Amino acid sequence: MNRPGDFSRVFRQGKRTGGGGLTVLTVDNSVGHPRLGLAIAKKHVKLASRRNRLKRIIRESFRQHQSSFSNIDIVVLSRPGLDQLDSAQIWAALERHWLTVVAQWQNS
RNA sequence: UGAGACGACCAGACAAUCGCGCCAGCCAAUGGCAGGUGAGGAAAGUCCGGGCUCCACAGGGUAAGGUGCCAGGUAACACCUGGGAGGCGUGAGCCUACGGCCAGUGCAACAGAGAGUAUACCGCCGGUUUGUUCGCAAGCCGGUAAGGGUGAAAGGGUGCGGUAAGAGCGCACCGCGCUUCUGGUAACAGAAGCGGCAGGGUAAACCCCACCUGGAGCAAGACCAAAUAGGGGAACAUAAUGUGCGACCCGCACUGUUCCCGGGUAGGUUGCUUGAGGCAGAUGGUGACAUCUGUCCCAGAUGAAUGAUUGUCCGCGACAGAACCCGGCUUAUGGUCGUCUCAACCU
Repeated sequence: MNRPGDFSRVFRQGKRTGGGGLTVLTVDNSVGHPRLGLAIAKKHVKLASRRNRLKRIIRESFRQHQSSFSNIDIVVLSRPGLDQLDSAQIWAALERHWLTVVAQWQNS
């Protein structure tokens, strides 16, 4: 996603799941495929290189799972304490979030 | 071997698979295939300097800010190079905001007798009076800046002469100041002569002197342009309706339709990477650097591209992510190599 309007729609209407230093918001969309948005706050991850790496990991993880999602917009938010986690922990946290998200949108 | 000084360089390597940004190519028609390329030495802090863009601009002055030994380099600099002076270090080397308190103003707690026209507390010395155990003691009048003491700092230092005791009072050397000469582009250095010891410190205190500087920044600026108030112009209709000016007509303004112009929000395009460019060689220069020749094209995103998985190896990988572009400075940080210094030991 690259429009401010898309983001504010997700923030207003999204379903929320949290944990592992991340919060994931989801809402259905009309573009015909899942979309990803990232909001990694400088306040939570101070170094620019670490923020970039974090975003790459989230994108890669999303790429590997995108076939299992229905047509939804996903926004991944950073939470305080994210800076202390290593990449393996972040991978694991993302796996858990994706499972939750897939389950939510299958039920509805 | 240990402890240092200086300079240069590197920033895990190779391979496979799946992905991402940009560039162009082929098949061919919105898909597929193959290829090239893709973060740093600090990309960081945003502290200086310049390019570029827009705005302003006759010239001069003032204000404000900056720079501050000399010469050179450079597009420019607060940077770099070479040199001078001062300081630190045994040394290799390193550091320096290194113009002017005889233009003016200000500042300095406490201590101390006295702190800027120096000063007499204890001392030292002379004279005199009194006392006297005849050694001297006390009082008074003077001389003195050697010694003590206070202080961050006491108005040149050392030695000799001199004297009642002393004193640049005199002399020698050192320091300081002035003049001349010599060397050097210069900063400055050296020598000779003269003066006769003063005008204490502080200018990243105000200030003075010399020199430099217009302002804002790529969210600069340029172009395209939905939507929406509203603006300007032209044509048509005044056959008909309404409002205002007016007693009424003409007329004018509003109103109606069409077209054009301008404006510019959301959004998009551009600026955007060929450049004070890299590499190699030659020449000039102590050097910073410059010139010439050859050769190469090396990120350009815009919610922002470099990741994941696996294998092999090693010393098991620090600090850290471009956002208009360059030159510096500063800070963070893992390692490798070379030259040099000092100490101890061995030959």
